[in-house]
Amino acid sequence: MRYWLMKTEPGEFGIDDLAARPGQTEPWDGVRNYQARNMMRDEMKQGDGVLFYHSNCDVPGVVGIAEIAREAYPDFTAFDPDNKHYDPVSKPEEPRWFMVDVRFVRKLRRTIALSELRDRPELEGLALVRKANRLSVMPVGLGQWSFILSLE
DNA sequence: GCCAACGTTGGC
DNA sequence: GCCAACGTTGGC
Repeated sequence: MRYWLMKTEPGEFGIDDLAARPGQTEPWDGVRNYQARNMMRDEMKQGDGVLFYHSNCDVPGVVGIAEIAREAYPDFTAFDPDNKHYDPVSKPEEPRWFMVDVRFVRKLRRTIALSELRDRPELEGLALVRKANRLSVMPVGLGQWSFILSLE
């Protein structure tokens, strides 16, 4: 079992939206970055743990826990011209983009803010705290996972 | 294959 | 709203 951190903008889709979904699962669509795609497609396994992270908001930080509910399959939003993540290069017979489904596990009692995670020796090497990091999906070590949740 | 221009991300 | 960092695009 592995661990991940996935970013989302709460104005678009936040932890409360996930918790409110029927079955509390959601396709993680719209990833259009090759590094992130490769991790989703090649490495994420059902049951893996996910730190649910809110970006581009008042207090960016980890707000909840989810798990991988379904392993990678083609991101169908790339095929839809009306979708804002439409990519004409991605064809159903040869999909370029993939997504996984995530399932809600629980909300944290409080937001563990990015500002609290910076400059922690325990998190050295975590992509999230590297300067100007833009990866929306990243691996988290078990030690990092446990440390972050210990701050709750 | 280089690299300038451009668009996006995301913290502040 | 600003802007730095980074990825992508496209002309050459």
